[in-house]
Amino acid sequence: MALTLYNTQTRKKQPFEPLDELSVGMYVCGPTVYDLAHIGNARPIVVFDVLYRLLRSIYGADCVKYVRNITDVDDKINAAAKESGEPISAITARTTEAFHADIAELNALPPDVEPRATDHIAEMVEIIEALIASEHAYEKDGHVLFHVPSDPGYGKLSHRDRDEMVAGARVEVAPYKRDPADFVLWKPSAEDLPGWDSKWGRGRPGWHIECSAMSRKHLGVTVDIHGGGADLIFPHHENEVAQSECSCPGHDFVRHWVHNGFLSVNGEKMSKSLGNFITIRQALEGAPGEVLRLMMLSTHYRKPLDWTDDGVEQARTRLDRLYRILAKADGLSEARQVAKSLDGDKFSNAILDDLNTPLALSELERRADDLSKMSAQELQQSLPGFLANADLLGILQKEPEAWFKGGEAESDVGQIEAQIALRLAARKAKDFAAADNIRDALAENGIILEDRPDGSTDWRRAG
RNA sequence: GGCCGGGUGGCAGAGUGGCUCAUGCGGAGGACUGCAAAUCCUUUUAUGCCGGUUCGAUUCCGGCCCCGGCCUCCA
Repeated sequence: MALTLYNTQTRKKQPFEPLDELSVGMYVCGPTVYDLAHIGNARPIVVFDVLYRLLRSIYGADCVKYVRNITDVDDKINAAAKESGEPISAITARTTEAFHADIAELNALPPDVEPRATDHIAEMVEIIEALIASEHAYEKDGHVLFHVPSDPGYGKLSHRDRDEMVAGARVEVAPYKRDPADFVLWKPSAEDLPGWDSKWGRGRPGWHIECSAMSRKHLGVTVDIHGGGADLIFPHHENEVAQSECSCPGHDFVRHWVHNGFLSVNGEKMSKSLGNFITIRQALEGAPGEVLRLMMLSTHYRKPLDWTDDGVEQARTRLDRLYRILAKADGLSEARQVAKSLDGDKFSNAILDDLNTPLALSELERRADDLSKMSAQELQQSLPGFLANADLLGILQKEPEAWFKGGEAESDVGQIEAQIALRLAARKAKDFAAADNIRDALAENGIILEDRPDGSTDWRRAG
């Protein structure tokens, strides 16, 4: 079975066929680094990480190039700097670092290239100049604008026509626009704001041009996959298409548009004003990154995902169960070394069918049941494939021991074991009240005891 | 208003023109345990509404209702 992906532009599931199987390109819109990333930002990170892992599995790790940008010039960054007084460079550096740390916890592989907008001003200017030369763009009052009516294909991604957009526009039309739908490629910058000298005066890029420039620079004029959140379809991606294709006629900008659905929190849109804004960092305080990741993957990527505490707890319980089964398996680390490719099983078919991670996950869980009933020999056979599938989803990446006991300091472990020994002695003496006291005290500190049939006692951290 | 997505059991969430409609979480009962925890066994419940097509629709078509998103801040 071959990979099929839903293409936003055609509104259909389509076989994914890269232009060149030896060089598969994927561009995903990365964060604007003005504040900590939130769990809504985390969804595309996780979704496209799965797609990246899948593409690497199909075409080979060396034949896939994943580019995810960092937007480090933006009005929101300027506003944040003005408000806090912190220099822009400090904000972007600090936020970028935090972003990397946060998504690493989600088991997201780093992209092959992570370009920064400010390193690509020359490439942006080049595209803008080409657009002016071909009369798709014009300069007015220090602004350079893309003239939407000059692009007959405009709207083909988001399936809107210009008149509808203009009619629905909530924003006052700026006087320098020839057409209400025109959008900014370059705008003047005051002395106290980031700016670059250009033939149109000192200025900075508009919102959309960076992705056109960085995509072309690192992946060529046509990219196989361009992804991001569904809210980016319009205007961001529509405008990218216009800029890119009008500045390089005869070439499609993107072969396959992939967009993930929106994330809500307790049924409501996440927003600062509603007070339900959850950063990845906050979410990580309540649950390991792998739990958050599983939560993300337990709903199909194109569907809305509602973030709830209950959902997080369910994801945790599911993961606990899988790790428990792994904990009982011998030869885990050896099995992890065995390379496995997609082999036409139910799991592979599910993930190849437009990234049906919920279905793939259910198959993984069903097979985990099988594993728990296998002989050592059968396990040796089946474990590598199971783990390879888990790798594709980016889960079960820890050792079971670390999963259940990680995060405890050495001295605490000694303490716990001492308490367990005391309790064992009490139980032997049939002093169950004392034994239960010890267990309760540990439980209050988040340590759960499990008595084994052989008389020993194991422990784990509670969620 | 325009465009897009969604409405499945107590919850999360897939698939499917008909066979007992996955998987997980939870609930119930049982086994195990001093009691728990974990595990194992058993078990409970669903396709928003109204029509149409069909021998038969949750699945296809039409209409309606409801929810969410986008319409140049937004993953």
